[in-house]
Amino acid sequence: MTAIGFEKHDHSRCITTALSEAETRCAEQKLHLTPVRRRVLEILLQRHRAMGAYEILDLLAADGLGSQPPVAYRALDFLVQHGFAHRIERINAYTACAHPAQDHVPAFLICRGCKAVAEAETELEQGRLGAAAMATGFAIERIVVEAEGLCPACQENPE
Amino acid sequence: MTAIGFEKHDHSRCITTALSEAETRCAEQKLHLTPVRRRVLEILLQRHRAMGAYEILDLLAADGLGSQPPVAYRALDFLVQHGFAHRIERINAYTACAHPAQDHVPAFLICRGCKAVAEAETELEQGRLGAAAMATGFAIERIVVEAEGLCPACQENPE
DNA sequence: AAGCGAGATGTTATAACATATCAACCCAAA
DNA sequence: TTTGGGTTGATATGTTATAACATCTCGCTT
Repeated sequence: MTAIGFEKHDHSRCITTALSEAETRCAEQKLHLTPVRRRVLEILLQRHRAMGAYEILDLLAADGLGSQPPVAYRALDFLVQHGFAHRIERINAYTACAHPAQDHVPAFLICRGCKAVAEAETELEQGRLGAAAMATGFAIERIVVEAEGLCPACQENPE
Repeated sequence: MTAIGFEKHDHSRCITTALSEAETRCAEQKLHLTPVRRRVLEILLQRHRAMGAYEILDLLAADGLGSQPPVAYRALDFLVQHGFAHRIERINAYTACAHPAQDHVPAFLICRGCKAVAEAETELEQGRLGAAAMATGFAIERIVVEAEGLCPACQENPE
């Protein structure tokens, strides 16, 4: 089970690029990409799928970078807060952002087999949801769009 | 904090109606709307907001209808499975379905203040999410659309 | 009527996910 | 050099969810 956004690509390069872009952006915005935070982002980029906080924590611990839940959650909060990662509500997991830099409402395709995640973007806010919000005076602050199903690999190869 | 889908209505009547419709449908489809399941649905209809499983469990226990987590979770699973209720992923909670009967992809407006929930429907599946799924061969099984924010009442009246 | 099986529930234990709290540390600005 | 914000370390606890197994109920069959 590999599925990387469901397609092949030069992954080690994409990790390096993403990491150095993150560093650049943190420098610009005076954010601290500390060792723990950097390592968590690297882990997410390497695996390139949704990972639970405790799964990440185990890997951190193996590196001697903290072994208690708050360490992982704080790093994840930072990454999510600043758009380097997203939280996948449906499965209580986290994944690296595929389009950092620009502000967006992400939409996910989540494979329930291998936890691979593809990130699209939505034009939402129009549509009935936005209309319903308008009509009732509801102030939308955040939108979650997540589709769960099976990626091509897992359709062929159910475990 | 009352906000019932954010608007006023004759609530005791809407509970009765929804319950008897559920009974009718269960009879038709040979589903067992047992005391626990019926009571959970009634609780969700009464409160008319998203409720956690343990909150529901407390009310069940007060009625002598079971006091351990699986009792609540099983009843909720039944209700969700058969379209009488929805799970709100964003806040790990459950709410009665506002449009039972018809099959639909629900979209929610969730007030982070009072947990009131309004249910709209989406035309989704088209849009970029469906397109992305198509393009990659991903088979969508379920879609979650949830907007979090503040309802009109909580905007005026932040606690 | 006795026995069987399916579905529902009861019960215990534990897994999995998340946060509160406070102390220690680092480093840069006053 | 003191002060204060931000980060990390550490302990404890809170919250949500499920595994596993026992029991009950009721309709069906023999």
